[in-house]
Amino acid sequence: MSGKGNVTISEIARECGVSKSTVSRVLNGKPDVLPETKKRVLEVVEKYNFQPNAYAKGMLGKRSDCIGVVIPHDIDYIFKNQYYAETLRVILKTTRERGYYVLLICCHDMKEAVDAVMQKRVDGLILITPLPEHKPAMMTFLNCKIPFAAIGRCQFLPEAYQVCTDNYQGAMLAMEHLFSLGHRKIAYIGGPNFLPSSGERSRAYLDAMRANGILVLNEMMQDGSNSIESGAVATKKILETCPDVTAFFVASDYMAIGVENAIRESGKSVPKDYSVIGFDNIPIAEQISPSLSTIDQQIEAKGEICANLLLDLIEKPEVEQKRSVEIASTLCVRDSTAVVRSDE
Amino acid sequence: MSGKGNVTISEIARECGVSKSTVSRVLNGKPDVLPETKKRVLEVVEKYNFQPNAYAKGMLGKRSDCIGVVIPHDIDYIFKNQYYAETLRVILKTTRERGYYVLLICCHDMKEAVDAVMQKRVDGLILITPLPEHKPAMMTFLNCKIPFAAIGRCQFLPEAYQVCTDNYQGAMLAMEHLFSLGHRKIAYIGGPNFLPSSGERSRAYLDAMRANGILVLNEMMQDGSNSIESGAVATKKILETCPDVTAFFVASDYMAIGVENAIRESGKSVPKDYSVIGFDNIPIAEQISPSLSTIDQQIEAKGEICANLLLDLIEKPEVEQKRSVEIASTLCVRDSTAVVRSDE
DNA sequence: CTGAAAGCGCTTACAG
DNA sequence: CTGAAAGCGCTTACAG
Repeated sequence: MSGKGNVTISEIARECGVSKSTVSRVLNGKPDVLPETKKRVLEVVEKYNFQPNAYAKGMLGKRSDCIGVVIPHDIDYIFKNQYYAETLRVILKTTRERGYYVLLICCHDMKEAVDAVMQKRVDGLILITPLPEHKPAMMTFLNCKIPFAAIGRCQFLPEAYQVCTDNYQGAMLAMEHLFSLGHRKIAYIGGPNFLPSSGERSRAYLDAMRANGILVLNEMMQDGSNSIESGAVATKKILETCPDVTAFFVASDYMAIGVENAIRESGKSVPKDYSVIGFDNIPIAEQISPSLSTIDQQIEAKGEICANLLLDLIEKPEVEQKRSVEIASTLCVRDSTAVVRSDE
Repeated sequence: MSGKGNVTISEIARECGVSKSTVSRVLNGKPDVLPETKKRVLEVVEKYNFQPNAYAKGMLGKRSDCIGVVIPHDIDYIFKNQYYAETLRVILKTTRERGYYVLLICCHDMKEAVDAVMQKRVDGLILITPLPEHKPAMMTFLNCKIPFAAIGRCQFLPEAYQVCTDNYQGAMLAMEHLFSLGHRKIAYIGGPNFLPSSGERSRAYLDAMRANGILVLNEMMQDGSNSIESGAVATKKILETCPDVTAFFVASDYMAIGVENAIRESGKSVPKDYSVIGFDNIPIAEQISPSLSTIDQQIEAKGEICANLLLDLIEKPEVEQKRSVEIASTLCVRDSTAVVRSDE
């Protein structure tokens, strides 16, 4: 027993006194092998803990049983935001269940993803929140006939398989919730401009305010970068310029944490003085204090659907799949929203 | 131009009118190629965006330029704790800079990691917080001569390369800080038993209390599971049974968030009524309110050192490396600790 | 400076 | 039911 982990099929074959072909058949569960032969081979395979070399398999155009998960954003941004951690978690879970390895690629310009594809390291790709600037890379995947699916809308490439949230509908839900509690002077803190979802959410905010006949002052709308701190900064500005605001609709839970912090630091309280509603429903939303009302964008469902979609694309290329799946968001009411304060 | 991404070295060679050998030489920067030949080859390579098939390379016993990052714990636990996200972030950053792909393996029993090794998918492995139960798998890696390095102490396997925090020293720092603020009745909330670090931290707590001649009641020590919620639950118990406590030393920042929440919900405030100090210094620690004093266990430094160590092990196997690197923790004072309240 | 040939570890027709 | 041979896409001695 060499113990070096470099046992090959030939050595197994020799030790069993059969040919490589036979060992291969046993390994791959092919029919037409004498039960005794099979048993003997399996014993030796077991003995050495033999695993066929993944490269040799890959050479034959077999699947690599490895997919790439690509997050084409700044790595510091990604790992500070629980949204990506959650998405990654469910993708990892789903792909594991179906027997795939995951190559994790966090690369702004997708170069490494393209390389991995050209090098045939992966059977397919999940792209998390791709942006219009990633279209050339995605065209390459199309040309290479590499299956890929995106989490997040890709209006710039309708041919791409995509699983996305209805951000407009979700944002409307948040606004309706606040209106139902009697709020009218509602401030909005938006996400970074480069994310298409930011635009969809702010559009819903404006439409809802307009539909209710409420004037939106410029000062009532601030942009953040999705960090906790940026949420706090935006809140301070709003509190200074529009103290008569009674509620905040915040485009991400992470920023909403900052909003709660800033309100508390200003000596006011949530939800007595100000209601706050976030967007995403990341796990920490229910664990902060007061727990955060938010829009559940079904991170788990999206990740699971997208992962299964990709693996179906890989395993059953002949089966037609839906190009675009849109998931409705739901309202999640916790302790950070309440009936409007009555001091006005 | 086939555009299918399956251009091979033979096709490049044909189009250039040279042999595969020559193309290979150019690709690998070997000497002795006529400059003109080289230029022509490079042009065609460029034209097709050719990348040598990673499997064919792997077949030759070349490095795969891929390492496995293994987190052998429950996947739900992992991704809810920012400690792992942070560690992953810096590993990804470091390995990328040095040109490696990362296979992310979250598997409780390390089975997938062992398989990946036997299949020769990876050049080496980083193990994040391995436990004694993982010793058999680690022995396999040793036998397979797969380089690996751990983040977290492996007392059960001194042969393993490991980069770890001095938990005892860090915990002592926390206790000294609290003592210096006049606290004596200090409660302790520990991490899960299965983590060796939990034991080291609680030992320091007990030693420090004893050294200061303070009696530790059973009720002053509670265990949590490192979740925010478990921190809150433990705090409630302590507040009920030992209201005269003035400070909390909490074995992880995540639990400390729960401690702050529970104190606030009990109508008391941090740090006026109770001081709280955590352990880890994950990014969110400075963003909660009040910002959390904590022990910085140098997550970034550990990750970077471990990743570079592994890559050195892979690239320069002849160079001797230190088996064990121990990183000192530092005290990080923020707003959650203050001079003891004077009501007693 | 360049090419032909062998070989890495598998699987898959093709014979028998 | 089983084996010998070819071939996947590279690199590397070995010739020239």
